[in-house]
Amino acid sequence: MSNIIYNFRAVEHKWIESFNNYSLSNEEIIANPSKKYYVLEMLPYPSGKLHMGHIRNYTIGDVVARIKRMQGYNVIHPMGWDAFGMPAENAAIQSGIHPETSTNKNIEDMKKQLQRLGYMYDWKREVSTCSKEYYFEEQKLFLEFYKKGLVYRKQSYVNWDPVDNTVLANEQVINGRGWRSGAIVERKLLNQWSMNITSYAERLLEGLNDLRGNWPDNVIKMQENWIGKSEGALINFEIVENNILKNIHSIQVYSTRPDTIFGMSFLAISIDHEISKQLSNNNNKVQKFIEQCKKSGTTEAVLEKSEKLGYFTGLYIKHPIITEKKIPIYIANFVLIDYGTGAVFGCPAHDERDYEFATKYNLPITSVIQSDNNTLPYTGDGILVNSDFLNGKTIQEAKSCIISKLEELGIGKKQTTCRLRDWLISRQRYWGCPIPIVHCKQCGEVPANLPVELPSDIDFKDLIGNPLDKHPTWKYTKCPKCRCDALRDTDTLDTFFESSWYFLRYLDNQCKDPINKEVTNISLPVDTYIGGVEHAVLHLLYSRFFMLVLHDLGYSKHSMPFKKLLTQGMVCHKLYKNSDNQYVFPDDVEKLEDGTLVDNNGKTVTEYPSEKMSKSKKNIVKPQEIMDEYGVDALRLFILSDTPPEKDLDWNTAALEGSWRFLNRIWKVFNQVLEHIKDEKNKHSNNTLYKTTNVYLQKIEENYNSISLNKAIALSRELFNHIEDNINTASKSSLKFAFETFIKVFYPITPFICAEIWEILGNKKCIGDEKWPKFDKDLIRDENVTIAIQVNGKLRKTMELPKDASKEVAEKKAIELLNVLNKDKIQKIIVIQNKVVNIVM
RNA sequence: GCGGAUGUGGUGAAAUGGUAGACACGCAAGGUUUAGGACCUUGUGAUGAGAGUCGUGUGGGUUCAAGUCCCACCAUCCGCACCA
Repeated sequence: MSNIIYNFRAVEHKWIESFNNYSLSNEEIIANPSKKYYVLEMLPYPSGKLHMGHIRNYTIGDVVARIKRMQGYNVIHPMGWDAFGMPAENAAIQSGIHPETSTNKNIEDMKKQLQRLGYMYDWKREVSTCSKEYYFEEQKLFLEFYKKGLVYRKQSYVNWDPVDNTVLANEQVINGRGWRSGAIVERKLLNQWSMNITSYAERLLEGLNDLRGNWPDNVIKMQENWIGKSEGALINFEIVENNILKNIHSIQVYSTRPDTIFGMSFLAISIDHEISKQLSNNNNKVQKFIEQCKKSGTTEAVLEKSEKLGYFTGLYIKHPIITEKKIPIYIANFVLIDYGTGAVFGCPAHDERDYEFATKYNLPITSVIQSDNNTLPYTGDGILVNSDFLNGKTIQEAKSCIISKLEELGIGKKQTTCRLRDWLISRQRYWGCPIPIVHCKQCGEVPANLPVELPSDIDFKDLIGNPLDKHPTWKYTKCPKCRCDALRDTDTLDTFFESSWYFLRYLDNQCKDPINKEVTNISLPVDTYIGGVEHAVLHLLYSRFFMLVLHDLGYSKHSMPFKKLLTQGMVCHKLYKNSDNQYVFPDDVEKLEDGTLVDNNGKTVTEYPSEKMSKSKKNIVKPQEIMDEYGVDALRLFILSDTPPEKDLDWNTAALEGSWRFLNRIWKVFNQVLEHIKDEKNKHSNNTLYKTTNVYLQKIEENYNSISLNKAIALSRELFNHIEDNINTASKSSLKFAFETFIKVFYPITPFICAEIWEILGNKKCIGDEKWPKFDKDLIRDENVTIAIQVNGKLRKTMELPKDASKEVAEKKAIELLNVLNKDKIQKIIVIQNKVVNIVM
């Protein structure tokens, strides 16, 4: 019997096709609205190669999909491709291969890899965002947004690479330099398309409340911080008469601390502020100062180290309350033009940044909040001092008091501001959805006639700048309104635009409108969404925003896209470097007898702690090689076994082998079980295994429902151990029930081996079509329990009692068992039914 | 700086305030065979001959009882950051 070995290759080969043929029609969804269950995993960028991170993500989703299916739901489980984007375009510039060609090839390759894993995807719903079927529909959405004023074009500052002559996305700026050219990135004011997400800030913030409990707290918090709502005051400061500024008589300032207005000692404006611009026009020194500030860059890394710089303009404002007091105006490098009003008032005693600035430029520092010790700056709570009518008030009181006063004077008001900025959606890139707008000299911006197709005849070799703009003919067109010569917009959409609504397109990828309302109304929200935490803000915020907009435009009755969110952890691996400080593949590391590590050239290797698997650091394990060697089920089992889905997972080849061995053990025990249940002579009547199975079934189901897959697996293995231990004593029926139950609950984790076993057991239906086993509540209830006996809270002994035994019985038995001699010493006995007896002495 | 998390054996990890370390990996001893990617049995937090004692980052607290609740601190990781 022991020579029966589980042949994973044959079994995978046998079942793969049926696994890949899963499909659910929209008719079925519509016929049974209450039964729908939408499981979604974040769609991959088609790099061509599946990595362990993908596999972890999709395996978790697959387990959920399979369980829900067995639990009787109509499971919507689609997959697609986030196929536009820069990598394919950059590759094209290097290789000359057209992005469309390489992308479609990569999709084909990756799809094969996904299918090998047997994921239960409904491939009929597949969507590729670079296909015409997708981006033509997206253009319709864009124009609807445009007509509603949600999309607009305006001047904004962007990251500009002066060597490559192109705009870079934030993620392409590394330490202030362009990732390809290495040039220092500049800030440049360009005409760019934006989407009005800030007008939805309040609703996006409110929407987070409905997600609490279902989304990870850190993601909710990150979105909250990103939106960054703050309450304060908008104040208008009158500028002291001068003959330098034209048509400007006041400066508007936003402050969250209007209560500190009596401690104000300077006012600082951004280098991009209108006043700065006017001043620089007729003053060389101002011009030079601004130049100097611009050079230092705008990335956080640079800003953090850079010194506060200020330039005194020679101008003053009047203090709004102490009217005789004049406050100097500085141009300062630390004031951002795109937050608040681009101008701040400085109260050095109660703000670290203002304090640093005031110290440097010898500005007065007046404390207006009383603190326990006298160290400044003091930013804590306190009582107002040196502040006229605010004296004695708390900060909160002072805030509302000063705001009323400012309102009374007609120079200020209460104001909430958000950190969130409008979403810049245009890119000077080729491989994206063309923005369907025509620019006409007569009519201005005009919606283009749809669809606007990407031209395919682009020569990528040595291409610099925007390919659509450089194209010889593409942009020349006629104005749809007046038929005059006009130019197409040559920008394409940010790829986050595509990923903000792909999960709706899955619901009807053939629809002649962007969205099939009927199916969408039934199918949303996505019940379980699984993906990496790196999208906590961007994609997950944009999608929530899109859903609100689409709801407002009547596309869907839902305004929330994803009900439950699971952010799975990264897949990590130890790092190896040799004596030449080069990274070494883990596979090439060998351990010598004396314990030293060497690479395949014999060089000494040092081991470093685990980090996220990354090609450049070579700490990767290739899924394909693992599947070839151990099979899909072993890989799935390992990846789900030991670590909760939301935590980082450390790759461990030994543990993977353990998973592989466990599958062989299942196979071996299966063959033994088969003998026993076939055996007519099996006369055992021991049914405890039946009871045990019910107990485990309940616990396993609980853990599956909360996607605690590691625990569900641990419990399943316990059940399996019980089966193995009782194989020779259990009755035929209880053994059969126990083993079949185990196979059913383990099927979502390792579908191939379980499908095969299920079939050999004589079941006609494929295991995936079977019903999830039900546990017998009565059986679970009627049991003995082990009760702890403690003295002063410390464990002394345990005892078996019937479940729900009375206090008195438990007390008596505990005292008996402990053999307490001096019963007078007992002060108190605490009995917690079915759990513990604690004797206090 | 702000915000969020996390700290439990050699390792990954379990524990509705009620038997800490389930389930695995690794390791050790023994067994076994058609010598395999084996398999089986036993052991495996520390300490002690032993009954026992100690033990969940550190220090306090609440409680009959704390890994779990409260307070303070330390360490690590992640996110945001000149945000007015």
